[in-house]
Amino acid sequence: MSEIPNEKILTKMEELLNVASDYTRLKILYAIMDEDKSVSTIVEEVGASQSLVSHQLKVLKKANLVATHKEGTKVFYKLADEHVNSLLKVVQQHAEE
Amino acid sequence: MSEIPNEKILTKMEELLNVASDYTRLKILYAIMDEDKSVSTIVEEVGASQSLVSHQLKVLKKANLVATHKEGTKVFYKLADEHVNSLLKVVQQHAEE
DNA sequence: TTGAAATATGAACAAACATTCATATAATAA
DNA sequence: TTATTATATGAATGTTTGTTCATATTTCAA
Repeated sequence: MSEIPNEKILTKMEELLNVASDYTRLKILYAIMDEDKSVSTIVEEVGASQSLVSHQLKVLKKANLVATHKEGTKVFYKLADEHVNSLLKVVQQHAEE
Repeated sequence: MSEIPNEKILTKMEELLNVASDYTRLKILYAIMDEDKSVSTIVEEVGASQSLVSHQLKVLKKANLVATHKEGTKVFYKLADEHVNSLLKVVQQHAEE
């Protein structure tokens, strides 16, 4: 019997799904899935403007989907944990059928 | 090496995530997770207005997350397939930590 | 210190969306 | 038929949000 989760959990789920449910952000997440990358590299691979990528990285960071570290003037982003991976895999599987 | 999926797949992923990323719709999905239920029952359990539930059911239906059948004046909704279940489980797990 | 490269930020705007209210449609019973 | 129950729909609205443009901040080299 799976009951409806409480409000706190549901809100957290809503937030996670919301953050993941954007074309640009999905591309970003895939770009840094295997290795962390600098913003400029992400911009290249995703093919969006520097400003947009930066804005969306901020959204992803605030929601704790990504983590960062600095090297000189560059900032590297990586996936925060394995849950993000699992989520993307499940969704991709669904989309591929 | 997980590459960025092609545009078609990404768009499908975006759609699925978008549809799932709403508080009311999440509640509805959980309400019908174990057994199909009529709209009126869903309205009760979810605690939203009849109109809102109906509107959101339409969104879920259009995105093929739910399926329906009629019995007299009642319309019963159920989850369309197992992917929806898996998605909710992965997201819930993430939210519970 | 000047300049360049990398990243972040704020304002502005159009588009998308969740919700409400009122009403329509469908099915059944009396 | 009329009345009632169940569900769907359309318009209206306030809010959120993705994107762009211009500009600010940071870091380091020359």
